[in-house]
Amino acid sequence: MNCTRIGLRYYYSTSPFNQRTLLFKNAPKVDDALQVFDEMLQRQPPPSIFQFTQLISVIVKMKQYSTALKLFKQMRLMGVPVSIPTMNISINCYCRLNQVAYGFALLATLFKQGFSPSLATYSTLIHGLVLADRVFEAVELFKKLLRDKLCDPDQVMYGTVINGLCKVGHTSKAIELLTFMESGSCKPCVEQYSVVIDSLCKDKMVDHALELFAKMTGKGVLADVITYNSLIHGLCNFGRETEAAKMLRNMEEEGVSPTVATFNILVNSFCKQGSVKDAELAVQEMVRRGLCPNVITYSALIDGYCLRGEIDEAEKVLNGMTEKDLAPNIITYNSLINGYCKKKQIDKARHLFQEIQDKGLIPDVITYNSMLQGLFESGNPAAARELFNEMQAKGQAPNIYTYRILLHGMCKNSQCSDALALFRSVESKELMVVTNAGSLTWLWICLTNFY
DNA sequence: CTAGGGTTAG
Repeated sequence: MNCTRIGLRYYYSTSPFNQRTLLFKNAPKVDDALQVFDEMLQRQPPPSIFQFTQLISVIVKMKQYSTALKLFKQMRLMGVPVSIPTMNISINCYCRLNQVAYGFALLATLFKQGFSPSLATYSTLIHGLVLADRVFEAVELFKKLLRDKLCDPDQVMYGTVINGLCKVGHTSKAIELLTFMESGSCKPCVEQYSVVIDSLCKDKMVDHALELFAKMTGKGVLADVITYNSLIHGLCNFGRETEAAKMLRNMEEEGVSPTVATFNILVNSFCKQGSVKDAELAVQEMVRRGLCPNVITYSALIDGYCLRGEIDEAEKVLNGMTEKDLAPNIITYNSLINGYCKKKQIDKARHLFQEIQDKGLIPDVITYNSMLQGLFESGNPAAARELFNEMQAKGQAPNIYTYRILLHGMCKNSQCSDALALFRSVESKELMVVTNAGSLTWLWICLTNFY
């Protein structure tokens, strides 16, 4: 696919230009959409704001939020008028870029220009606060909107708040809000139920999730693939594979087809059980059904092989995905790096660690944790401590596992006084506030065992 | 199918 073809399709197609043209038909790249944008800017008379918005929403769906914002800026400079939808998309972009403050700044601009925010504007901002882990403020904003009667919340807005509550572990509060919806005129639909069902599964309350699922379907709300995915995931996670299989059959009987995500849940579950062969069969089945394995599929397989110590097989999968033009990401590589470290192949781990950075990937705290453990276990505490400094210099905050690895490594290498000093510094950083009592106890046990 | 919400990997 090249840009010209999209451009031509845009100019000469008799059917109206739409998202699917750009998004799905020819799987074009962002550059193609940008080319269309440039052509649109040069057209006389200029296309409507509607058409610009359509195109930019394609770019947003490709998760190119900064690009989308740049295009809006360019449009403004070219004198294309703004509208509530364009403002909403911009606010959403800022929120996705973790800059919810800019989102609120845009809300102020919007008021100044005499626009009235829509429900979508407010829902986007509430979601932005949730994305920024500011759920308390999200709930406060929602309450303020209700209190001041600034809007009449719809299912999406309720759902956004319910999701926020679930995200911070307040599933029971989320259930209260869901029940409130049931009692009112804005009845919950499958999205709101699914959020809570998923949260219950993650809270290890799979039976409660199943009960809510039964209640939902009892009210005539049909489960969709995401509802089923959450339940299958929950059942698999707690060793209830037979029920998961039953759920899978049930969903197909209901006419809901499994997606890549559904199969990925199965692939991952097989891998965690150590039966990568079954995982491979699941991948074959998804391909047979015309579904295309994605980065998550291959990463799960790689991790599965690494867990079994079959690094060669993991490397084969990595090569296979690269051949299919799928770019491995940091999660993919973390499995391999961890696999090398666990097999005491620290040189291979270090090499890969360097290689991915040369490719422009940013190691995260999990990468560093694997490397640190590998370095200690290969008898190189000095390199480990150097890497610990490096990770902080590069802005990767150590977590409780990092400290656990360091304390353990130092103690084992007769550096107990250093370990104690490190522990004191952890204490002074008040890391315990963000950890839990269990981890803190572990630190003490680790120290007292070796001191 | 011009704007906002829910599922999958380390």
